[in-house]
Amino acid sequence: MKKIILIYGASLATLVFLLKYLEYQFFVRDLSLEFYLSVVALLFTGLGIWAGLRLTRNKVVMVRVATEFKSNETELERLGISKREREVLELMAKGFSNQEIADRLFVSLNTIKTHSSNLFLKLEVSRRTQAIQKAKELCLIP
Amino acid sequence: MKKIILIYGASLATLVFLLKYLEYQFFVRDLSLEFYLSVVALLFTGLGIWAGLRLTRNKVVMVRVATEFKSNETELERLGISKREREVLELMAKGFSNQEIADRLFVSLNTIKTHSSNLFLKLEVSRRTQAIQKAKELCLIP
DNA sequence: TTTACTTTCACCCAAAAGTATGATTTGATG
DNA sequence: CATCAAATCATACTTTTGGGTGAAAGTAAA
Repeated sequence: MKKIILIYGASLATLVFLLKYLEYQFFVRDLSLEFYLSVVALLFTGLGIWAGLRLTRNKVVMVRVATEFKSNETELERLGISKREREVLELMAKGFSNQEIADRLFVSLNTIKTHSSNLFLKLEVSRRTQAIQKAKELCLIP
Repeated sequence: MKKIILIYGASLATLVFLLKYLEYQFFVRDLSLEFYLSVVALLFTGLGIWAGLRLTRNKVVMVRVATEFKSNETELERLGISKREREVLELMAKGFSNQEIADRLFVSLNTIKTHSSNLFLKLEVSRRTQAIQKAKELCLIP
């Protein structure tokens, strides 16, 4: 920051000196005010852009990339997991109880139990926490 | 891009017009060349910075953050979660049952139940699946 | 020492989860 | 049409989990 300010000061000083020099040394009096202004405007626009980039160059923006989830169809098929079972799995992973899942899918609690039991068999696990883990590893769910 | 160029043109024209207007209307002839240049330099530096930022604003650099897990001590302390509770939480997240956790930590099943109950209270959840989720969100566990 | 916190454990009860088996319906496929 | 897989539900039973209460032992701080 200090460096940038110094550079700016130096630039301005040099420029003014240069113009004065030209003016007095070579009697270049026919250069209009507009010309001077244009030159200065251009130069300092360039400097401004440079400074702007300089100031923000190292700003690495931390973005939680949505990692646009690509469901692993292959694995789902290989394990023989049906659409409905996958739905149940997803709600399970969101922390819902079997009853809540049943309510959301408009089916009975027993149905969800059946689905989850089948899921555990196919995933070769015995608890829902393990099922969630394994499913995430295999990219079956986000 | 076109818009930016237009804005630049308009700015320069307006400025020149303004200066001319001042100069001729109020005979403010004692304003030095240096003053004009300074004003112009400042203005166009600002414009330059603005343009520079404008041009690079949407450039989001994609960085695969190594996510080398940094346990969130602050949050652990804020929630009042003890060392032992965190251990239980971690094993829970690995899919172990309370009994398995008890065996691993060489304590009784009841102890684990107490720990997990306290955990649920502190994490404001009611099921272990939710606890795992929340703990991962808060970076309490990997 | 008193206080507060952690860790440990017990008991009881209720709710949730998981297992096993069997049955019905439906849609797709050969 | 017969068959098969998927989806649904039930009943019964066991295990796991969660909630509430209480309490003992150890540690660290006030």
